[in-house]
Amino acid sequence: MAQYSADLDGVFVALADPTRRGVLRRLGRGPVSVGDLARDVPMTLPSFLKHVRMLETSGLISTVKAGRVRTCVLNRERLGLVDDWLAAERRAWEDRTDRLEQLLSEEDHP
Amino acid sequence: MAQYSADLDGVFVALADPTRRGVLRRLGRGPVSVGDLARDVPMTLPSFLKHVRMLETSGLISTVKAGRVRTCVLNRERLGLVDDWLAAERRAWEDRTDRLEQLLSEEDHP
DNA sequence: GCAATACTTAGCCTCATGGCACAGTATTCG
DNA sequence: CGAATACTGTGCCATGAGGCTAAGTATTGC
Repeated sequence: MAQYSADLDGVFVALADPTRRGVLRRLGRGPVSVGDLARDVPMTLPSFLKHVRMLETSGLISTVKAGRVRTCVLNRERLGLVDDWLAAERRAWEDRTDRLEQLLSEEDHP
Repeated sequence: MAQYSADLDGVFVALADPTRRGVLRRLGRGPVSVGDLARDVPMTLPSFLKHVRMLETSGLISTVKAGRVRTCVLNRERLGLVDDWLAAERRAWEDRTDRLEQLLSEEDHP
C-alpha cells in the first residue's frame, strides 16, 4: 500500500507536465524514437531526455535502444493506477452519500 | 485549451502528494476544519496549510472561514478534468487500434 | 576510416516544493 | 478583560524540477 502510494506519486508527477502529456498522446499512435519525439518540442535534446526518463521511471512508458536509436512505447495499463484511485475515491464518496440518504429517509419516516 | 492544460497541470500536481490525497479522501466523508485535518498529519500547521492552499488553488477543494475556523469542502466535479483527460487519451488509442485492425484485416483479405 | 547521426553525460542556473520555527492576529470562552 | 484557540504570516533551509551549454560516446552510412 505504501508502494501503491509511491507509484501513484510518480504517475501523477509525470502527468503534471504538458510536455510529458504530449509525449503520451503521441505514443498513443504507436512507438516513436526519442529524436522524433523531440522534434515536436521547443527544447534541447538533453532537457527533453529528462522528461523521457521521468516517464520511464514512472512506468508510463518503456524504452529500448536498438543501435543508436532509443524507441519509446506507451504502457497503457499503467494508467490503470489512476483509474483505480479515482474509483476508490468515488466509492468512498458514494458510501457516504448512501449513509446520508439513508439518514434522510429515516428522518422522513422515523 | 491552453487553460485546460494549465488546469490539468495544477490538478495533477495537487494529486501527486500523499498528504494531499489523504485530505481529499478525508473530505470525501464531508467538510472538515483545517485543524481537524491537521491532527491526522505528522506535520506542523503552517506546513500543512500550504497543502490546503495548494488544493484550493488547484480547484479540488474550497474553503470558507467562519469565526476562527476554516472549513474545507471537496469539489468533486473537479476530478472530472482527470476523467476527461483519461477518456481523451483512450479515445486516441482506440482510433489507432481501429486503424491498425482495419489495416490487418485488409492484409488478411487484400 | 571518417563523418554524420543519435543520443548521453556532466555541470550549471533558477525557481518551486515541502519542511521547519517563531511571532502575530482574530475569535471565543470564562 | 484576559487567556486559550485556531489559524496566519514571515523567513529560513534543503532538495529536486526543468531548462541551458558543452563535450563525449556509440552506430551507421559513404
